[in-house]
Amino acid sequence: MKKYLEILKKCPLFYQIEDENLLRMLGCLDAKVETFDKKYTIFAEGYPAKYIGIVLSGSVQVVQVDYYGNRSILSILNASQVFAEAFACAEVCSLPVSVVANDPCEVMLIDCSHVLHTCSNHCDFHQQLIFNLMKDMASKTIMFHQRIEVTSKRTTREKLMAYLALQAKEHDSNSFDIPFDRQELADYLEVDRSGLSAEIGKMKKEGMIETQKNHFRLL
Amino acid sequence: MKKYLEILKKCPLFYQIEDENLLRMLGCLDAKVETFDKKYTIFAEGYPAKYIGIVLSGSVQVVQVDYYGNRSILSILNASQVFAEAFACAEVCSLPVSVVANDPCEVMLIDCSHVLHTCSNHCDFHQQLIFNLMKDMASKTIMFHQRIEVTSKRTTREKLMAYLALQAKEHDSNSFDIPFDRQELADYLEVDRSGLSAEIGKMKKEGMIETQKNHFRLL
DNA sequence: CTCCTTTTGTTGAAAATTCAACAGACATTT
DNA sequence: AAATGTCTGTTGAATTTTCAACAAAAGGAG
Repeated sequence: MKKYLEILKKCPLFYQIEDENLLRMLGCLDAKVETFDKKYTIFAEGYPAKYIGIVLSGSVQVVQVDYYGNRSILSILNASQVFAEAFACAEVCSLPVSVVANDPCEVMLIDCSHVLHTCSNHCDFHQQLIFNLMKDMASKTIMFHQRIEVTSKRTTREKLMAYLALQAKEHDSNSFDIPFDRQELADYLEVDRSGLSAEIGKMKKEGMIETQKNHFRLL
Repeated sequence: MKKYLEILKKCPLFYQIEDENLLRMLGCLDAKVETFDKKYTIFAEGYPAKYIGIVLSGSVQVVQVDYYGNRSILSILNASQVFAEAFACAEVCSLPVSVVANDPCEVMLIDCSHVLHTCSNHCDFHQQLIFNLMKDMASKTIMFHQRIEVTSKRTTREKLMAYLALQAKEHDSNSFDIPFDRQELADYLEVDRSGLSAEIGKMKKEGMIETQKNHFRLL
């Protein structure tokens, strides 16, 4: 586990837990590391949620696919970020989302029953872990609200602008890469891909933005 | 506080906390009770999040209003349910939502700094509170996913059907009341009100549903 | 009961999205 | 270098939503 220490130290779950305690805790939690190819489904919709995931390298997508096959992308998570924590903590018997490898990636899996049910009174680190989990879910909720702010707009152009404005704010720059190709961006914004392409074209002509591939610049 | 005990015992924040401990804790947390008229804005978008709210009587709406005045309703919360917990816990300096009284209502407000920063190592109930807060946020995240499942549909009819199907499941019956009038339902589903009315009319004619005011029946 | 306000249903026209199909650009593999 | 597959932009037609305006219905206050 030592090779992942630098990544794990940045993980919000382990905030304010010392290195040696962190390593001991991982043993106590029976943490496992697994490797996945790009596009591999790490957790599948409909299955029970048992594990909390932590991205160690690469990135993952959290997606919802409905009855007709329409995909919604809910989030992209990079190294040291956590996924499926809410479902694991709520102990749901059917995941409402899938988690898919966005690149070849390594993931740490922690059986959530160890987090919720074991030794919760004995171990000090454990209390800190619960606290960190709560903080993490709070910030995830805020991420959700940002996404809703974007997707609640009624037109493709408004959604795109809301998204780009948010990205610009996060990158603290008018020039940035987005983590999506066109189809993925459409599935994040919940619009039609071809309509999105057309809209991007129009906005370029109107001098609102410049793009090349994943790179966007607001003007 | 005693008069609210029965409501508070059902509140997920106080799960597995004994009555006398609960009352003592409320003192320790400096909990206050306030009363609001219908439509009063309890928390306003843009202000710092300081308090966790608990509905004691009546109900509240959590809403997002964008630059152009378009309203999105995110959730309706009834007695013993919690609101603004995620923003309080994340200590955001600008609330991304407003909370509005849906009826005349009583609300308990708890300064979240008391929850997060004080006596977290001394008091046993406090550890339970943090744990409950984590559980509560996990279940809120699941509610969010349900809403996304509804609003990610592309047509008014699909959104409405997805919503009604979910309600039927929750009520365990094909016949139920919804907590919205038509405008509010439109703002929850993120569609146009007049289009929604028209769609409901069509679905009645096609024999898919029956309605009278807030009451719906799936056929 | 009557007046007044709010809510709901209806309509038609304008605007936007979706859908399917295709062609060019690009990257990768053989 | 050729072949293959994926991604992107473009188009036009069909569908759907939005918008504004109005009328009918329901509810509340006096």
